[in-house]
Amino acid sequence: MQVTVDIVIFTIQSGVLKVLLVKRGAPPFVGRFALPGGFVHEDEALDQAALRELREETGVADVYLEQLYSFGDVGRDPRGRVITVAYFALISADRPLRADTDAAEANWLAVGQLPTLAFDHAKIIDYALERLRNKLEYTTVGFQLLPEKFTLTELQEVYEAILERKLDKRNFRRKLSLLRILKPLPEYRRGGQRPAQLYRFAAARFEKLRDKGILFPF
Amino acid sequence: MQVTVDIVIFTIQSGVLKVLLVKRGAPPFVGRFALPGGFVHEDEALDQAALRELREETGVADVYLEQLYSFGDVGRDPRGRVITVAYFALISADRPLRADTDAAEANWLAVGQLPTLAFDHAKIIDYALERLRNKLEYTTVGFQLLPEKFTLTELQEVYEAILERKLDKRNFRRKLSLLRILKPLPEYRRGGQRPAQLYRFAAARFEKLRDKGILFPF
DNA sequence: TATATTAGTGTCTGTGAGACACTAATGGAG
DNA sequence: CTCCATTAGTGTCTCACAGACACTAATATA
Repeated sequence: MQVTVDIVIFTIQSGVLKVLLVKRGAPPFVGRFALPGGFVHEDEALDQAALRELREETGVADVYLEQLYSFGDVGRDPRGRVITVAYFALISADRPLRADTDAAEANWLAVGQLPTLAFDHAKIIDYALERLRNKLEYTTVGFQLLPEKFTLTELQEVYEAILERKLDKRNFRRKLSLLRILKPLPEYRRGGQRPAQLYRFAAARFEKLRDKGILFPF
Repeated sequence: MQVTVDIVIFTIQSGVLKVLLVKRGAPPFVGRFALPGGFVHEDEALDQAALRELREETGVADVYLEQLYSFGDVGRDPRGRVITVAYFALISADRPLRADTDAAEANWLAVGQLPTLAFDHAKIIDYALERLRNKLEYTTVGFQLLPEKFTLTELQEVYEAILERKLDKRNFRRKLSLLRILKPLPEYRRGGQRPAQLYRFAAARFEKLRDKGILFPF
């Protein structure tokens, strides 16, 4: 029996939630898009395999990565019995992908308009999306999709892109303010109209809140 | 690479949360308790393997079963590389286990007082317990641990056993009443002091609420 | 029949969610 | 330079739900 890891890597580009897919160059499903992934080596843990694949396919390390679910239906891979452990990852849009051989075939596709995918990867992405939406409502994963410094409007746009609904600006900001997990910076983003204050995520504060059982309510 | 399924089966006996464990008769870890489980066959899906093992070890089918997490550290099985897909299951205390060869070695142990377990099974149980506590707060899994007919006090005891804290009787009942997911039966449980009304879970009503995004708040 | 035990019920208070509209600061067009 | 368009930023009210809290009702048993 063979075991693979597949990684659903999300990012947000100009307000649209996108997922990283690679075009297959070998059978089965030649020419179809598939999730980045590969076989788990004999001497590496599942998490390590996922991190390795992520590095190989995108050139990035140090991203948010968590195990999603394992898919093991009998006919899911025409080559034989392959069980896959799916992971999901979030990376911020400001991090460029490495442009080497692997990444050359990698593309960001909007989750709302995916073509027919290889294997059962459409199902895996659906599952990842559901998990992402749930996590957004009680954790701080949203910050993983933004660069270190961001404006409140940018953060709100991340939430709106993923949840697919508009949020009220004042309520959004009030809740954030009560949580006290953002640190305002003495810098502003200029170039639009009125300059917007930049913030960064104060992870330490969040840890304290989480230890007390206070989560992230959106 | 070999793939197994392991199942964390919970039940509640006299107000104590217990987990089903089997005493190992063969190396490695002879004599230690381990989770019921076994290898995934070439021609069966992961879920089917979990259901089969559950049936083989307990004789029960038709229970709440969901995939938990996959554990694949390199050294977790001294015999070689074995990845396990863990499941967790809930069965009601009124269902007797089948007393055949497999089940002969099966024991219900209180989760609070477990001995040293085989493999990484202590970690798996910890993870299952955490999932169970979380699920209890936004789903109806609690009913799975009770027989079809139950009293409100019995239901509250299930919650208290799992969450390890006392709940307020009036608040507990008020919340349940607002959810309207319990159907009172024209029957009473006698034998204690004042007879207690019996209820059953009205699953259909719950489905409607869940579709509207209303979850189970405890 | 008196007592112990478990079942069953209502109110008040605080907190947080959601609906809602205007002022402030800047860039660009004229 | 002034006006206008655009985006940033701010406070209040109402409603629903969570949690704290104490007594009465029905039965079994001594």
